Amino acid sequence: MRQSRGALSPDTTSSDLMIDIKLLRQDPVTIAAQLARRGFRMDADWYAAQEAQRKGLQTTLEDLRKQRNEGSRKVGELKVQNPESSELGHQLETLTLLDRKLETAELAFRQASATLEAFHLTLPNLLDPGVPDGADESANQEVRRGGFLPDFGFQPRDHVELGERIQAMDFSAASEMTGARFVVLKGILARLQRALISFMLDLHAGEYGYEEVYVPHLVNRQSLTGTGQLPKFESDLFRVESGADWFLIPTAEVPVTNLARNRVFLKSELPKRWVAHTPCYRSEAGSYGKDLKGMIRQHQFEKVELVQVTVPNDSPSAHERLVEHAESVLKRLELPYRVMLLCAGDTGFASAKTYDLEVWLPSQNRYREISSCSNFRDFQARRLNARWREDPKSKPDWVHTLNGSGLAAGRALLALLENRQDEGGGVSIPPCLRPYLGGIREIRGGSGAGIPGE
RNA sequence: GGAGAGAUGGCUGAGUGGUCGAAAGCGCUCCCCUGCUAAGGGAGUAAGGGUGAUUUAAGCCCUUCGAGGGUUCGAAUCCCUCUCUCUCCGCCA
Repeated sequence: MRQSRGALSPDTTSSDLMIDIKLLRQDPVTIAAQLARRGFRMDADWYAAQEAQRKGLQTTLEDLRKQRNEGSRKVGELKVQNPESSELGHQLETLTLLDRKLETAELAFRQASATLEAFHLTLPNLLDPGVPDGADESANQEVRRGGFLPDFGFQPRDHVELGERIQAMDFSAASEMTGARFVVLKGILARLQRALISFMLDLHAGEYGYEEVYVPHLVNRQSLTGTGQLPKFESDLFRVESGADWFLIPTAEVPVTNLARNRVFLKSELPKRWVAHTPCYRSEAGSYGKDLKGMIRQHQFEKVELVQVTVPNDSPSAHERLVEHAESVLKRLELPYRVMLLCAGDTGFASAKTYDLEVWLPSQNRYREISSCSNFRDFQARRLNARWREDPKSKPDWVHTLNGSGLAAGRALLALLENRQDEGGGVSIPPCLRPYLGGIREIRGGSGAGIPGE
């Protein structure tokens, strides 16, 4: 059995939840144990009691409604037979009384349902069995590495210094016109970022079969609830004051995955693969003091995002391939990186399993996240009411959704600068980007522009 | 921003207070006939939830006609609010 969607009916408590409601009702203890792996504490006893109460109220309510329906039908019949009969009068009195009871029952049921529904929305996804235990990022597992760490014969500069030396990266201008955590890129770096974006889009669309999509950068509450950013993480988002209840997207995942909302895909249409470039806006609330310097953590950054919709059986392999697609960008950019399997405690709210791609940053002497590739299984699909069916006759079931950055352009830019710099502050351009930059092979240090390739 | 029209099942489209979960057509499924890439006849065909049954039953019940609220014993049908779509005007990259 499937849940009804969204706010369609107040009589189902299953709307917008993430994990399988049947499973949860049937065996809250097991679910609680599973969620405990990611540090989420769920009171199974409390839940069972709430659910039992809700169910009782539902039964009562439905019974009263049945009585009401039958009574009303009888009124209709009596009216046709004899509008003056005393039986009709009695019947109406009885029903008025019944209506009062119904009102009470309805209220009680609604409250019980609302409590549970609000609770459901805060439950994170169940983890894939392959996700290792662990409380935080220190327990993440390295899967593999790629590329070679740069071996500088000099003291490498960080991207801020590199960018400012060539007058192509201006943080103070940005902070004056807006505030902290913004940047102005100029000249060759503005163009380099655009080149990165174009390269990534062309790669994914051209070689890996993704359909490029252009999507709204403002989305409504429902969309964000569908992908899991709401209701729990509203403080991470920018909400606009005017117009409807809109938010700036924190990632293209939101609008792109919502392409599947309320849809029933035929099996033959799947998998869906979409790629989109959008700016991303994040309030970064709670990150005060972290990564203050430079382009690592900004309120606005550019990202190319990959999204897939698959039939359930295909999602694990699709996930592996998705990681490879994102990874291939790093390979072609000739950047050193590693692939990490996130542990239970570090895996995101909506995800069942996540691989992070981390790029080497010489200025920090460590790897930093540049892509996060997740399999959400049916978690988002439930919230989005996104389904598929074998053929037009068969019963629809939830799709699986996946996404991953492919890649974050801002971080790719700074990784290029830092890893490919020379002693004079110049930066070599990897071959894959040269066609997008008029063929230049390097950015010359200390000047404002790149030099033509020889 | 102003004016108007609309939102019903997979689609088209009826339906202005009770027997409407909803006519009809299309599509689809099954069967029959025919017998050849045609036509005809019949039946079935919304979704979700609950209950039920000793393995996924039938039956029964509840809910759903854009969303939310109201009137009523009873609402697809009346009233209010909102959202969206379409047309016209204005403005605009």
